[in-house]
Amino acid sequence: MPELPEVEVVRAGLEPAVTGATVSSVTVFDERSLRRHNGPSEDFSYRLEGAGFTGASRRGKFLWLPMTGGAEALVVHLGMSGQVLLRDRETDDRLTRIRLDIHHPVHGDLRLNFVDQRIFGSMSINDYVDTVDVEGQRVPRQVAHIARDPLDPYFDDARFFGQLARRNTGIKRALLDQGLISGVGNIYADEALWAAKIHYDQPAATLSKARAKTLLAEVRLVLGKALAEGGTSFDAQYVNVNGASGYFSHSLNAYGQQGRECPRCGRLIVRETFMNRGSHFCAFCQRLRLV
DNA sequence: CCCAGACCCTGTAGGC
DNA sequence: TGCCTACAGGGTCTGG
Repeated sequence: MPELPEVEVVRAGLEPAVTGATVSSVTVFDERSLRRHNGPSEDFSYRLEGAGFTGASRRGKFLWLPMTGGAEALVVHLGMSGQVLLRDRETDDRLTRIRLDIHHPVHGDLRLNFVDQRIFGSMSINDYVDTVDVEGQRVPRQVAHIARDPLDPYFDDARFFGQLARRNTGIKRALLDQGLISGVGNIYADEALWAAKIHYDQPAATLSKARAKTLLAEVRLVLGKALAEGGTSFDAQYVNVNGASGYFSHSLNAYGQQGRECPRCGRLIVRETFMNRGSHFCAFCQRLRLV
């Protein structure tokens, strides 16, 4: 998916519609979208129907709607192709895997369609655990192993640098490790590495503290900028809750730009396969540095 | 523990 | 037109 900016756009779009709303009915069209729910689909529906939502929260690429009573939340992960579309009660969407009809005291009858082509995403009902680093803060159990994202005020920069210094793996692999830093995916990893002039396979531990700081700053910059532009969409697959696309694809410097000129030096951006994905970079600006 | 790779899925685009 | 391949923004599990 959807990386941090796109998930945040969805969260922000859902918040006013779900806060204070109650669930009228649940329809599960494809049980595979409940892979991460601990129990059968009947259990999922039973827990939701009649329950209310009290808000919309996020950590990294995980999204959840806290439920009334405070003991459970509806956890949503969009995977590679998931969407949550906010509709009226008459609207259906192709590839809807789960449908939630809800009622909001102000906005009336609404429908949430969880659409997911590849079914890497999921919905589930989850209980909470305390966070290990901030007293009084809880997250759904399923999210507990996910690190804070770099826009989270409690993100610990020093701890992140310390962990990088102990990793021998390539820096991009580390950036994509959601247990280290969350919310960064393939697009924004490539963009931040391009901006910081770092090769994707540079061993994390060989980065100087200064370059690591630059990289984290660029990660924050690119995530923030994408968020301001409503996220990145190349097609109708990545949209906000109203089905509209973001504009950040116009601002990409490296991702998907193979064969085009590097905006900094004019040489061609190349694409290499890495981790079953593409890595896009400028081989001149972003060179492996031997230590 | 760390690390690399395989795997989970479907739909679409492009080459032949 | 149809067939085939490559490709897609993620997470998790396993074996070394």
